[in-house]
Amino acid sequence: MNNVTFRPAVAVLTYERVVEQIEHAIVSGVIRPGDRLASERELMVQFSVSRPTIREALRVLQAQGLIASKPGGRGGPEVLAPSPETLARSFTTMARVASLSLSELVQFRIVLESSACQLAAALHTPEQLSAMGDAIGRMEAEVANGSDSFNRADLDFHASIWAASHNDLLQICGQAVSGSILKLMDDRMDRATDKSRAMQESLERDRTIFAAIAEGNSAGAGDSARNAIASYFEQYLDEDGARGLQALGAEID
Amino acid sequence: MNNVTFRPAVAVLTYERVVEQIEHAIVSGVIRPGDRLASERELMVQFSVSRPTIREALRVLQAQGLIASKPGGRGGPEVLAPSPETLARSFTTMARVASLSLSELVQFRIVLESSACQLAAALHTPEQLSAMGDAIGRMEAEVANGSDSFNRADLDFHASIWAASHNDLLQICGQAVSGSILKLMDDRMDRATDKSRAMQESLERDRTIFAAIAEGNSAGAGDSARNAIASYFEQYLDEDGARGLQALGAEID
DNA sequence: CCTAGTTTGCTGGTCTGACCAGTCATCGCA
DNA sequence: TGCGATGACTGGTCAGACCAGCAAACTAGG
Repeated sequence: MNNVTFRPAVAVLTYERVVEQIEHAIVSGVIRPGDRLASERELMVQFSVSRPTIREALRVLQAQGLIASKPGGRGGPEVLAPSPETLARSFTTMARVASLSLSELVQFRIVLESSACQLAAALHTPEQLSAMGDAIGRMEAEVANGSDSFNRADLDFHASIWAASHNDLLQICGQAVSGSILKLMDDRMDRATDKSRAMQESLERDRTIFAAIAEGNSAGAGDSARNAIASYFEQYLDEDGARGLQALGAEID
Repeated sequence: MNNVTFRPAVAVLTYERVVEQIEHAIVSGVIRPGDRLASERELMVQFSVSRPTIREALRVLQAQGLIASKPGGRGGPEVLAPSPETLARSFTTMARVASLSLSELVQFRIVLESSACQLAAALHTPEQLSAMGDAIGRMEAEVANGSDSFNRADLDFHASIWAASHNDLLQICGQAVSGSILKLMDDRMDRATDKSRAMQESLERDRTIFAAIAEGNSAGAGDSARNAIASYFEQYLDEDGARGLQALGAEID
């Protein structure tokens, strides 16, 4: 047998060719975030295709989060900076349409977030540490005022941990999966939960994580994060998910 | 301050409305995978919009992996079963566009793969365990025959670990990041490396991981995986990356 | 001279109507 | 009964047109 491998003889759509070329120009760095592509009318000349074809290609790139189009005088298609948003969308869509269970998402989040805490404990800058402290302070101040502003401060705290991990990939994926979990939880959130008690518990857990990070205790920060997330989502897990969490080092009742 | 929150006054695009409606019909289960949507010409009547608008909407849904269109007599847009492919795609795109450093990718891979090993140790089925054993056996047999078939067996071994983790999300992201790392390594791989020694070392590390998984030792499997990946990529890391790996629990010289 | 309002030329968003190239069910012929 | 021609679909592509909005350039008034 020779080593020749035949490529699938898939029909080559015109708009796909356009997508490929622009996509390649973006990922290879020829055009960078913030740059503007030529206008649709100009692109249709450059690619020698009609405007609907150009537009379909731009729609695909837009759905991938690579570009955004603005009308007006200095408008046009613009290359976007990478953002976790489209990744989060994929997570959510995938989870909703069927295959991912909440357990899987929670496992994934535990893995990412505990690692981020480990990294943050070792690599944080003074500024990042004080940002975490600020967020904790705001949580303490808002714990009586209602869940909205408290949740914002909570999110800020975790965001500053991601930032202190000095790993963008971890940050992006972590935030994407967190957002996806939030959306799924919205569907089944038990409205009767005692909110003020939940806030107190969140605050307590975050304080523990913060303390470990502040003293540079990587292992401790990772453990605290694991247990915090595990106990937060405990009630939503199926049996296999719980066993998995224990394998990952989280303590479950 | 009252609690009124204003929604961003974003312009409502016609094709977006079409996407929303079809998307909602899919995720809510009104139409299921395998079902066919009406043809473009029929949809344009149902939505009271023109065909280009319908087509742009369908392109977006297609880019999200929700539908696929087929021409011909019994053709038309068809709802697809959920597949990890689009998630993997947006993941790879993100990794590329965000211009991530090799250190970040390696950190991320260590996090995912060690977790997969922990999960695999706890959750593997007998079949999955024997698949790992088979792969190890093939590696031993091929270690003298050259790096190509050896590498294939190596990949098979790791793939069976991902499968045994029982977490599709972990698997998808892990394989995506592994692929990204391979692409980056291709650019800077030192061709002079002693291949047969490298193969011996890989085999040795994989044996250690396999033994820990087989005896259900989650913590041990995770540690072995961390150290295996860390020592494999050690020479390519910058100083910060190495510090991060130590924070994650890997041993580095 | 400076400012405020208007003009003008661009952008993307949408529509109409048309043609092509496949595919598949069906009908009619051998 | 079997099979090939036919026609009614499908999506893919094109051409040309109009609209609404935005921003810079220009102009008239202070």
